[in-house]
Amino acid sequence: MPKIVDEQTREATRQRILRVAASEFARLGFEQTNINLIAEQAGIGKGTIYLYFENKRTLFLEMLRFIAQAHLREIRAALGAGDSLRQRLEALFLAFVRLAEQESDSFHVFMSALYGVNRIFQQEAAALLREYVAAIAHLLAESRACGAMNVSELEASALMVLSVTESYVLAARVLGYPASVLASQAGAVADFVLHGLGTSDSHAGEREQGK
Amino acid sequence: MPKIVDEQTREATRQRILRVAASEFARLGFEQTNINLIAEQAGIGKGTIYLYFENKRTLFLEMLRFIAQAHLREIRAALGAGDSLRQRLEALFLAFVRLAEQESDSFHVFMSALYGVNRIFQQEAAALLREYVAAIAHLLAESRACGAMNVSELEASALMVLSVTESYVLAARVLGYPASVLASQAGAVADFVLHGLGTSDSHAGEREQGK
Amino acid sequence: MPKIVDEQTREATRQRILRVAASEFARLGFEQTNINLIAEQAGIGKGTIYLYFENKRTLFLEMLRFIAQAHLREIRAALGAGDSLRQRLEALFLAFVRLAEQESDSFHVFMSALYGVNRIFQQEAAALLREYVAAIAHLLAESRACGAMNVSELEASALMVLSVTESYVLAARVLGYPASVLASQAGAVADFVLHGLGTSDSHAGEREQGK
Amino acid sequence: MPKIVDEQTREATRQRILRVAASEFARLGFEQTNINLIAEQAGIGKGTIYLYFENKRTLFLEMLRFIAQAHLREIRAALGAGDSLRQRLEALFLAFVRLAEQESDSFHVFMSALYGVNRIFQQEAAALLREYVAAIAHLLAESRACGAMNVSELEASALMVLSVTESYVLAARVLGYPASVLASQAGAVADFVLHGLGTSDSHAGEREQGK
DNA sequence: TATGAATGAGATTTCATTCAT
DNA sequence: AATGAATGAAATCTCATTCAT
Repeated sequence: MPKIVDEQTREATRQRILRVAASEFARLGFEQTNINLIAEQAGIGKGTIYLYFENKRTLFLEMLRFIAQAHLREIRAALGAGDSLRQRLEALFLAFVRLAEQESDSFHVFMSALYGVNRIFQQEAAALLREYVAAIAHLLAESRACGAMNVSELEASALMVLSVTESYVLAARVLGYPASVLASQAGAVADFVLHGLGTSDSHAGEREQGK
Repeated sequence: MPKIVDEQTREATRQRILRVAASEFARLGFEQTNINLIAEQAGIGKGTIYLYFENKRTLFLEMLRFIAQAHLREIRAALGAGDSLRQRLEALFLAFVRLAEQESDSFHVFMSALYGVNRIFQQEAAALLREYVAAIAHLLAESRACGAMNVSELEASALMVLSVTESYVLAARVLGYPASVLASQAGAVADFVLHGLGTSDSHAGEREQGK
Repeated sequence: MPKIVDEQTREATRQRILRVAASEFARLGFEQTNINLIAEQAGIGKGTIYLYFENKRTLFLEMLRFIAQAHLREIRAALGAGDSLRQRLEALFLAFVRLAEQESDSFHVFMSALYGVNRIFQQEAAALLREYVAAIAHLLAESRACGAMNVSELEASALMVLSVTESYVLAARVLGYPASVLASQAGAVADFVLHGLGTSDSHAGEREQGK
Repeated sequence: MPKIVDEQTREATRQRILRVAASEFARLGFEQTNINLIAEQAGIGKGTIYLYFENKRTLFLEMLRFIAQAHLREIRAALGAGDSLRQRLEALFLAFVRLAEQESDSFHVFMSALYGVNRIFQQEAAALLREYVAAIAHLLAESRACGAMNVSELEASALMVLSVTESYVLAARVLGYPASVLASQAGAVADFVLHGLGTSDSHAGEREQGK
């Protein structure tokens, strides 16, 4: 079936474009990024890119979704990793540290979209943020300590957790903290969150660390 | 005899340009913002803007400092406002809510600079961030509960506090939380922080609120 | 399949741009010449010109080389034309008269580059001047009368010959001499040079003219 | 009489502007020269320059006349210096060498005007050229050897002399000849001219040099 | 007379997008 | 489907000149 081969080639080209685009958009920002250069680096013709993406804006948007899916996969893996809430919070924090370190391009793009000026981009980024929050809220809901919360309290708590993990990591990096130092703070951040949430689990967590 | 130009007139023009620039840069981003339009809206000629600012980049940078000073003043006022640590944390949170609501332009510009791609802008924004952190660290240091912390623990704690206040507010706004809802969460956030920091002050704080 | 563009079409466009550029640069000088107008007159889009030439400066430089080659071809043809030294000097002079008359654009451009302020242009023009001098020096060296000269004397002589031909023609034209009058002076100039060089050929030359 | 003092001050300012202008126009060309910078260097206000010269073009023109007068004074002095025709031709050549060396700014400006694209400037420069030619023609007419020439022959001869002196010097300098080498060629050039003109004076000239 | 702040026309160059092949 | 030559809109910044003081 030649159709499938073609389809595979097509998808491979699409992914190649998206990966190059992510790197370029992260490096230069939306405006300064040159579509023609993306085509060149992806090994295709200038015009070909328009057979895959309607225009520059659409390319950016789809690239945003592309990296968002990858991030979300990591976050979910981290949240499902350990046994205790504390372990999962640590894993979440460390996932952000790793992403900020190794996928800083993607992070740049994401933050630029989230707090940048283009409303379309912002909405897309906000959708991803919502999924983050939902995943964390789900985690908290499972934990017996938060059982009494109503939905909006739960969401607010999840957002606080996200702030003290993701935003903390990003801000720390902008301020020049090396990844190694950040990684060593995972326990402290987890404790901060657990105490902040007022869960009994927190003390167990501290005991686990031998404090 | 040279034309004696009022120093006040000059400063007034400068401020007018900065204010228009802040609004335009926030609305359109650095690249899309048109210098000519800024001049027009400021009621001056196209070339006149270059008598006040060397070029577009410099204008952006000075505008960034301009709004940074204004923000910092508010933050410092909030941090010096109440009696207890809890009151001050609430005031800090509410200050961010107010800024995000009423000066959302400035916030946009600041976040774009902080997480955008222009290193010069990023450094400038990071410098402001550092001042935020320093101000909060100073507050924590004053509080007896944190007396035992060393400097780097203090800074990390301050950064956590900033994350759960500023970033929380920004993320919440992107997710569509109205300012009124945010404002009502001031107490909860303050508690989260106090518990997280593990201060005895926290219980006093809760009592003050009659819980 | 890529668009197969005729190499001939490309070269034709290139030449069309160069010809229009020569005329415009000659008419208005480097600074006052408008790239947009060149594109328009060449029947292409504004941006297209940059597919052929990197920038305005490069266009000027290549245009300079373009006309330089054409001039040099004519000069060499003139110097290889007649039998006697005298005939060749006359042919040289007449070639300059013709060039100054029919290709005054090119001459303007060349002189502006030679005595203008742009060092890059000056160097390029000087390189052409050097080729002129070399061609004349070669002619003199072949003539038995100059056999005794050393290299630097030969070059100095060649430069004198060039001065009394090219510069004479240019100065005369600036002073308003019509081409016809100039043409009638070819013999006198040739004699001036021959006598000046002190060649025995000179008298033969005069005899040929029946003096 | 305060009027005279004012008049002197005014003239001094005028000359200062002209001198600065000559240097700037020579260095940068007409278009690239910045009037405001000239004012600054002349120690006056931007607007003041317009009290002395109508506009940039007029300033250039008057500057051209200013340096032309200076050159012409030197040329005339050279032509009236020695006893024999040969000595005067040598003096003329050496005057050009000195001017090209020490007043290369002025020469640049003059040549740019003469062969540049601005007709107004060209006419002014041509007028000076005409005065050069007239001065040389006068010299030749005085010499008994040229007594038989008619006016147009005389002018053509003068133009040839000018070409082999002035243009020779300029071309030589563009080609990189140092002034010292040029100066040493004065005798050879004078001989070239004398032989070229076919004057009996030439042999006397050579004898004078002890050849 | 002298000043210099203010003005705005003007031109090069970039790059997303089109479309003939 | 793929290509890349061609297009032209758009924007920063300079600087000659004006004019209020």
